[in-house]
Amino acid sequence: MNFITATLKALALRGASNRYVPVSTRGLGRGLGVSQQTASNRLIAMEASGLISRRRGVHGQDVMISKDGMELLRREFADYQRIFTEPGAIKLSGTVASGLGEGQYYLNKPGYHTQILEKLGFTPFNGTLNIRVSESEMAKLSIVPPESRIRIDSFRADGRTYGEAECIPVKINDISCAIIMPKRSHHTGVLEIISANHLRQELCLKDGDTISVILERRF
Amino acid sequence: MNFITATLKALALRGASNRYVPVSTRGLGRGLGVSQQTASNRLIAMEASGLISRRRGVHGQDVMISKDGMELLRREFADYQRIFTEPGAIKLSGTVASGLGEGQYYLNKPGYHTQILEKLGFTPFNGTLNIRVSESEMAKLSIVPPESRIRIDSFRADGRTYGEAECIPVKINDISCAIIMPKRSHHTGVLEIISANHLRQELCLKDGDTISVILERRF
DNA sequence: ATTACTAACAAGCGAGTAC
DNA sequence: TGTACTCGCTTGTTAGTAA
Repeated sequence: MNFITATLKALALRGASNRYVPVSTRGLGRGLGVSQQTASNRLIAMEASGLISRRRGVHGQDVMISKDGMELLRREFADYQRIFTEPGAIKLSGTVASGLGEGQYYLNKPGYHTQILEKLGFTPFNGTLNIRVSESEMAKLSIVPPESRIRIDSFRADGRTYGEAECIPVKINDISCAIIMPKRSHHTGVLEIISANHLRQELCLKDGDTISVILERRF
Repeated sequence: MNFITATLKALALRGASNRYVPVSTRGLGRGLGVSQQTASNRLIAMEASGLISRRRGVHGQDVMISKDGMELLRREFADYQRIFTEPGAIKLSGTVASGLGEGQYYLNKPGYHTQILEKLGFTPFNGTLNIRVSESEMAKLSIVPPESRIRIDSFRADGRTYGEAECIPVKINDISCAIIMPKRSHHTGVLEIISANHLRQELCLKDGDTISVILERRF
C-alpha cells in the first residue's frame, strides 16, 4: 500500500480534491510513471479502501478524493510543513562573488537604511556580500511565502523614485543577516546579503569560496 | 522505489534534513510500520542512490539527508502546497446549531463592526451562524498560517477592554463570509460565521442541517 | 544492544488481451 | 478510444541468523 499517497497526490493535483474530474488510467499511469494496468489496479484498490469515489461511464471515468483520502493528504502536508518550517531546514549553497550588486547602491540611500534598521533590526554595513548560486538553489526561495518576506517600501528622494525591495532573514555561519532582492529585477543568479557586519572580512571570505545561507524562518 | 519519499520524510522528521542524527533500523522500521530488516534495506538502497549519507559506528549509525534527497522532499512539499493552496481545496463540514455564540456579542460593538468592514470588506449582519463541527474538522483550520488570518484588534470602550479576534475568509454555498474566533477562548466545537447576509434565512437553514464551509485562500 | 546477510515469500507490476 | 481481467515475473519484505 505504499503507492497510495503518491496516487492520491497525483489525483489531487488534477483537481480531484473537491470535485469529480475525468481521469484516464493511461494518463494517470503516465503521470505516475507506471502502466495503464497499474493505474487501474490502484484506483480499484483505493476505491475499495474508501479513499476515492468513482463514476464510471462508457468512455472513461470521473474520480473524486473522499473525505478520508483528503484527510490522509492533509496529514502528509502537515508533516512537510513541520519539516520545512524547522529553523535551518533550508540551506542555499553558492560561491562568493565579487562586484557590486544593485543592493549595494540601495544601502547608501537613507530611505532604505532606516527601513532596514526598523524592519530587520540592524544597521546594515555599507556593502553587500554577493553569492553566486545555481538556478536550483535560487528556486528554494520560492518556499518562502510572500507574507514571510520583509518588504522594503519604495520612496522618493533626489527627484526620483527608488523601487521597493524584499528581504528574507538568513544566517551565515550563525551570523544573522538577510537576502535583499529588488522587487522589479530579473534573477541574475547572484544573491545579495546585507548584514550589520562586514561579512567578507569577518568570515575571511575570498572570491570563489563555497558558502551556505540558512533560512531563518518561514510561514 | 515507491518507499523512498516515505522513508526520507521519516528521516527528515527526525531532524536528518540538516545534520547527522542517530537512527536505528529498528526504530525507523517501527516508525514506518515495517521490519528492522526492511528499514536496513531501504537505508542501503537510499545511500546507494545518493539520497542520504551515513556514518556507521559499532553501536549504531548516523544518517543525514543529502542535497538530492532534500531536493526530492522540497518538490513533494511544493506539490502539497499547490494542492492545499488551490481555492476550495479545504472544506469543513458540520451541522447548523442554534444559540448565541460569543461572536454575536462582538458584532454589536462599533469597534469590531468597523474593523470587519475595513478588513473583510462587508458590513456584518447582526448575528452569527453557528456550525457544530467535530474535532477533526476543526483541526483543518491549523493549515491556515497566522499570516493568512485576518486580525481584529482589541479596543477599549465603555470602560472595559474588548479582546482581539481572528477571521478566516470562507464561502458557504458561494456566499462570501468568514469564520470569526475570539483569540483567547477555548475551542468549543462550534464555528461562528459572520456574513453580510442573514445566512440562516438566505439558505433556508434550520438546526441540524448539514453544511459545508469552504476556505477561500491560504498562504 | 546494533546492522545486514541469505533465502523464502508476498505484493505489486505490466504485457497480453477481452470487453 | 476507454477499463480491467489473468498470469508470469520482478521488486520489496521479512524470518532467521551471523557478526
